[in-house]
Amino acid sequence: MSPKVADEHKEARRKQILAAAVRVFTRLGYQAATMKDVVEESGMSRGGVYLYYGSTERMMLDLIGETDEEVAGMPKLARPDRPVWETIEQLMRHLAGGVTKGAAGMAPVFYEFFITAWRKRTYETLMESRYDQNVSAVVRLLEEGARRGEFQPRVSLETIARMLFSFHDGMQIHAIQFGDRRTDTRGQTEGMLAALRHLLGVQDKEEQP
Amino acid sequence: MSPKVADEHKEARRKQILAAAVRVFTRLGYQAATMKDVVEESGMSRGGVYLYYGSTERMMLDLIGETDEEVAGMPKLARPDRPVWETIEQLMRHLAGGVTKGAAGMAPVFYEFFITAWRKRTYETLMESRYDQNVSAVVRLLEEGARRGEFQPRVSLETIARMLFSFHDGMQIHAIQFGDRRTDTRGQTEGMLAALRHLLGVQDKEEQP
DNA sequence: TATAATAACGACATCAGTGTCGTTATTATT
DNA sequence: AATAATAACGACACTGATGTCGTTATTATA
Repeated sequence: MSPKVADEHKEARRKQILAAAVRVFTRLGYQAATMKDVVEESGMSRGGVYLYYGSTERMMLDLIGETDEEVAGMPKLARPDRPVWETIEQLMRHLAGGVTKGAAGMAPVFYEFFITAWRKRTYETLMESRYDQNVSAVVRLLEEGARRGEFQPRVSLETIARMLFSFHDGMQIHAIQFGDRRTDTRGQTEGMLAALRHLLGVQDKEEQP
Repeated sequence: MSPKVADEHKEARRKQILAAAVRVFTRLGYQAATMKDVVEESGMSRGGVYLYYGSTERMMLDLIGETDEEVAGMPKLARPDRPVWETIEQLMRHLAGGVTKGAAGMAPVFYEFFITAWRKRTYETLMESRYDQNVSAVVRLLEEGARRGEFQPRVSLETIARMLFSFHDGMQIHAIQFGDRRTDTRGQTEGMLAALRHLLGVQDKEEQP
């Protein structure tokens, strides 16, 4: 009576397969990637891989789960000693900067997956709750600013949060498709910050002459 | 010596196949759609369809060409007797309204195609020039407003045009994924109009009390 | 070191989609 | 009506991916 390997080793195998999957996905995209591709990339055997994952879809779900965990650690961004507006500026510029790196990475794969997942109606609630969570995370940040008296918003904070995501995702997709240069990610980001500043009614202490 | 059918009839066949392709694409998406599906949907034979189209990709390109022709007729929107800002408002609201209808239509299919086309590097210049054309069309509209003295823009008109597209495409994708309701298309559109009004520095004649 | 348990392997049968091509049906001309 | 030209058909061979399963290799325990 002896289970052959420790759970750690099984977990390591799982990671190994997921790493191969990431390489395949970034090279071929989600839909075009096959089990065969992942098997060959992983260096394992067909049967070995199937022991852990029965489809590329399952791999993708696990990869999404991983990034979600990373994102979950984001709300602690708002430092109590600095203005909320500053946090927003940093957040926007950080997200815009990540586009370039993401173009060669998993970002387009995620977009591709989400658009095809939408069609199959599966994960409908998963996707919706992800959206809701992201929106309300930003709303909470904005509310903090309003509570501190930094903002005197002209439109609903929820609307502003949604606009932020619409803009960001759209720009990211354009950056992926047409390149960072052509899309002028920096310029757009600064423009959007100016727009947000107005919509939020940021009360600027220093810049009132 | 006699060509069997007139060119009109061949064109009719072509339309028939494309119509079937649209139904298949909207049902299954671009990547999942196969020649087999289109053949069965069209009511024609395998060989018959292959006589006109050798791949779903070719069908897709023709469909894109058709919609491009429709879009080409859009720049004449700016009426000389009305303020440019009014045109922009109408345009934005019109685009936002089209999302609902588009959710069940070809819009997600186009997005899916573009993201997979990007990966294959083919059509790179096609896609880029489409983007450039759309941007410069809006820029021309905005320049007309500036020339008339309606606007006193705070940021470059090109940046504003790009922001407009980023926002629109992002919101459209969200609307497709999460539904019109949850995304609050109307609210976001009004919010974006307020933001644009500020960025453009719209000189409001009536509303200055 | 023996062995029980199971992780890992890889060949195999299967299936769905593809592109072709010899045959048949259709239609403008003579 | 005859026929030449070709549009349309659909069966066929082919390809590439899938999921399974009997076999082999590996390792924790006794």
